[in-house]
Amino acid sequence: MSTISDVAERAAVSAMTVSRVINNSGYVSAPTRDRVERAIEELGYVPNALARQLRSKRTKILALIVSDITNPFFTTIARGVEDVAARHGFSVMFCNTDESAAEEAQYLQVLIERQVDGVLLVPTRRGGASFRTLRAHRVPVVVLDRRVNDPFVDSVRCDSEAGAYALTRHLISLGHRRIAVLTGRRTISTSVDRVAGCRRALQDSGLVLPGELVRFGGYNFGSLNQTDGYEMARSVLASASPWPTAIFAANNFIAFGVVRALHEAGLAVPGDMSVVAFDDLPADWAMDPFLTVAAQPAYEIGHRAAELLLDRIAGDPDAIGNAVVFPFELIIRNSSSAPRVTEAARA
Amino acid sequence: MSTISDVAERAAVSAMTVSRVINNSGYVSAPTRDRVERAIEELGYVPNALARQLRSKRTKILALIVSDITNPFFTTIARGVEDVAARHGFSVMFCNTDESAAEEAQYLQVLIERQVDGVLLVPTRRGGASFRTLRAHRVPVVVLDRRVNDPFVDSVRCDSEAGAYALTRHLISLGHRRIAVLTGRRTISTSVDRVAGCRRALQDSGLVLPGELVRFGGYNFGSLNQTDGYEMARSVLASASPWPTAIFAANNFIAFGVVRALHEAGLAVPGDMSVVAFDDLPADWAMDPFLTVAAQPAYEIGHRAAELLLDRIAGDPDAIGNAVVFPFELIIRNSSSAPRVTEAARA
DNA sequence: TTGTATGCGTTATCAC
DNA sequence: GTGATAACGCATACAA
Repeated sequence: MSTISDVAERAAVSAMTVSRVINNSGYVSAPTRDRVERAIEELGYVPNALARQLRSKRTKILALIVSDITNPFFTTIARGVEDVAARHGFSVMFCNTDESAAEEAQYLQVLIERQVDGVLLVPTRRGGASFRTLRAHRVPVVVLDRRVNDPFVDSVRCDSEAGAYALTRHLISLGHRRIAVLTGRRTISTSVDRVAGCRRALQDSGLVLPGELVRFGGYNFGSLNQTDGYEMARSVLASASPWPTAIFAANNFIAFGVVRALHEAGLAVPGDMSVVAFDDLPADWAMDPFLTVAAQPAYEIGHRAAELLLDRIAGDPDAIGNAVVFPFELIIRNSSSAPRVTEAARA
Repeated sequence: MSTISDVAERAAVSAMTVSRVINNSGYVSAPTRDRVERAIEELGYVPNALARQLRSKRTKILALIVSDITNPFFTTIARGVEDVAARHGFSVMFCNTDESAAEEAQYLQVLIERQVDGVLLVPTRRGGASFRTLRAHRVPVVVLDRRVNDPFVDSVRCDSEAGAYALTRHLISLGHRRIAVLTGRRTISTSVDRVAGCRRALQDSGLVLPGELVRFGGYNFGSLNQTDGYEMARSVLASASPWPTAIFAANNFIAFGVVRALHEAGLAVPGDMSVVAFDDLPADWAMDPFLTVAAQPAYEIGHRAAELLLDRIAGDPDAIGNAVVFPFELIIRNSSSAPRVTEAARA
């Protein structure tokens, strides 16, 4: 309501001096500073960030664009981002695309208009328009969670392929030979990489991943309608012959659905069917049995990505991209065990 | 990068005319409009929202402040808010307090500096400082999820007391007489109201809620460390005598912990112990057994609150507060059944 | 140590 | 229909 001029008038100084007090910049004598601070207090003056931003050409706003704001994986990332941002005086705008490229483009447009200083993006596409747009407007970007084609873009993610490989090795070491793999959309690198990891692990043991045991989720991977895992598991039970002895779920939501479908079918986990999954999040801990997982350091991913973005904002906009790949953590719990020896397996 | 003047120059018109084209305000001849649009296209011009906001004194930004951004209840609310906001050209800043009044105050300060047009708040306190601050700066606010003392504040929430009452009635009708109630912090209205609802239901049936069967969660209700439900359930099993035959969990996270603690203790749900809970969210659906709940319309709460806030922004800032109380939905599933008749119960 | 002039990019107002 | 001017609130550059 009151402006810097009001404060200046009341303290009998110039607006510039008030600005110096507020920003702790330049020299201000102690008595003057006192008078100004008193005036600020009395008027309840709050600086107008808009004017400041217009002048300084920096908004101290970061945007975080994810594909599903209701997924704890992404909100945990958000916490990591938030903590780093706050420490540097930045605010975060949190946006949700639902895996829609149109939504993503729409958000970018708004964010560029709003002059955000940088963008953290879980991209719906592997390359192209979004990055061109951002570069055209000189908005630094860090890609989260997924691989992209652009070598100039910074990125922070977890090693999906290696995580899937390790989980699958674990199953194989327990004696599993037929493993179903339920994953997300084909357009998303994590979906594809996790299948690739499973396949490589099987091949390294002289096994194969037959097409009938692989399912790519539909549009709803990571979206509100989290029934894909359930549907895919039912689909496998309905059509695969013989049944697999274990199921690999490519993320937490899929795992939820799988466990639910197995319960419904009267199959015990891990007695009748082992289950392993990516992600390890609070909600998972309510599951019975407690899942064997490849855990991703979500908080750290957000944390590191925000640091990278702030560095980029402060530093060279044209430097080569920095690709950070975090290790997963293999956590073996109660959802995986040796397969029951069936007629089919003996054959 | 390029400004309205650049566009004006290229189109050989004044900046004002460009402004008219952008905003569809005032009269512009078709040929002029064409030239301007071409220039905009050629330059890749994007209007600077900051300048616009400074001039118009409206940012078209809403803030949504919740106590735990990782809780799907709140992110589902966020979706409701987001959808309404986007439809009206507003952006949303999503903030997380972790139930800390200091964080809340800190955010409000920043948001006021950033001139947000309105605030949606899940308050950490029942009244006081936050509302005074917002009113002093004429920032409209709508309170979410919780009751507050201030009659001038708009609010949107679900009927916690009635929901708890209904769930407890359900348990009583099944034959339960001893019911443990595990809830959140005492300072939060939903925690208290849910206990009150349970107590009233018991009293209406001539029963009591003994102190030894009530647990108030610690600081971490709705925070990252979601072990409170687990700890509280273990505490009840360790000290209550005789055991309750049912447990009421005041939110989804508490329910997770309860089910886990019961599994660990080798107790079957609902065979040995019935469980009912507030909230019904995607992650819950992975639970076994599928929970009996009082479901809150989280999306609708966010949706309605955002509408209310936009109305308030457009309308009378001093009108009396509007308190919207949504009904819960009682969903009876598999986690509740008649209690096993024990020695204690027969006594 | 403090003040003045100027401009950030846009739009309201009034004039033509 | 279109344009000139001023102003939003602040900070940069320079002067005193």
